[in-house]
Amino acid sequence: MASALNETADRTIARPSGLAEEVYRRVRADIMSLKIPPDTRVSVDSLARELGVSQTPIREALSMLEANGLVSKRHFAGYATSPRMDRAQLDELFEFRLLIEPHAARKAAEAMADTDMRQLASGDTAPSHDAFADMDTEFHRLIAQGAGNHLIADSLARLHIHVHIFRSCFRSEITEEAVHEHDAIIAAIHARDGDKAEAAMRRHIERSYGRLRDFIKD
Amino acid sequence: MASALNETADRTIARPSGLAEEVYRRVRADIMSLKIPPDTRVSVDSLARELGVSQTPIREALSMLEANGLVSKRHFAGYATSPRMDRAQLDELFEFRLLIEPHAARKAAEAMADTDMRQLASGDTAPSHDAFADMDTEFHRLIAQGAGNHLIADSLARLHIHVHIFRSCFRSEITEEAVHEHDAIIAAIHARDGDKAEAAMRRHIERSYGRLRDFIKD
DNA sequence: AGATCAAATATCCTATAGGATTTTCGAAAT
DNA sequence: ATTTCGAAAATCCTATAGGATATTTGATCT
Repeated sequence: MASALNETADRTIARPSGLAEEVYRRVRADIMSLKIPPDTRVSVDSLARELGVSQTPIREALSMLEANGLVSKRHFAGYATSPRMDRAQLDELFEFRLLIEPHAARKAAEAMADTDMRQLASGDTAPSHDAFADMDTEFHRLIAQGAGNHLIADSLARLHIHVHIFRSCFRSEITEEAVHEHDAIIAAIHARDGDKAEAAMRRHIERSYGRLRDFIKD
Repeated sequence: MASALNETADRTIARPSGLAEEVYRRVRADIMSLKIPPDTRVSVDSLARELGVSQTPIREALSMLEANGLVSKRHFAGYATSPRMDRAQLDELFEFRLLIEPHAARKAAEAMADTDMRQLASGDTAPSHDAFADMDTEFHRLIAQGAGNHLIADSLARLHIHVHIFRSCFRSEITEEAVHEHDAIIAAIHARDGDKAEAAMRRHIERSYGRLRDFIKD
């Protein structure tokens, strides 16, 4: 029975970090891919049977997801994925991004490591939706990491998960604009031009906000 | 002594929200009061016996604390409180605060509710260390809340916990300066002067950073 | 005295069982 | 047809037991 468990044996890191962590990643991936849609109940028992583990690691993983705002718990009523962002939440999220990411882009332009720089430039234009979403996530993650501040990187990673979910809900199209805006940011960082990188990132986020805002009416 | 702990007992919602939440608040309070010092092992079994509950809610609470950066887990080695901040982490934290809090102060000056405004003005000068720490936390929390952005409020609340712990480690003195800086911010917000509130908050954080930085040599 | 190795201890991790509560489904009454 | 009430089902919450692992302690050897 133990041999049947390692469904992720090849991907699992060498030092196993516990079942709870594994469950956490798995459920988070399911939420991000909309396999578990927003505002949907998540049963501890069902997950335990589906993943073939006990309830304890499921419960730990859900507690971590709750702390990250991906699910919410009601006493004696179980867990449920957070409902899709409404207009007010979208506004708050982009207000926050506008505070952080332009600054991160500036610092990245000034101090980003060369290895990360090369990785940033290797971003290919992605044809499919999923590939574009992954590329976009990786793009912003690299810049946040380049800023050299773990708090910034962690905060943005957490926010981008919600942006990803929101965009997936509306099957947002791949716009040429976004790719061009990314290119402008990459060019500014490559040129080590902090002012230009900050301005390009600010413009990118504002345009991105305008594109996403249209999907919401309430 | 248990009765002295429920600082929010009268504010707590009538419907009990589960043992895990209760354990979470309790352990977080113990960490913030240095009853559990930084870099100290936290035994699930001991906590279960001490609090008189089973291991499951303890485990859930520790998972949430881990997601908030207050404890860390090593596989098969148990939980431990995070080590005290070093110089690099302090720098990162205040860089982050400088990005967020001045903006929050500006928005609070422009749009804070009158009820919150009155509560902000009622801050008394606190004689003891603990009372000052609580007042400081409440001061910044009210401003973050006044900005009307939950993400800002939550992020700052999380950061202020670490500031609180760091300051408690060094029994930092109560400075007249900090009180005066607070008063300047309050005055600016009262006058609905966004520019002045932002500048006053920025100066307060920079001075606060200077006061705390001296305690660290490495 | 200091270092090395092995046994014992403490702890974590997982699994299962029982009690408590919410939700849901169906029937009856208005 | 809609609403209300009650019982069944599903689910969560808590507690306890057993296997696995890291840490510690003590004795032995150099």
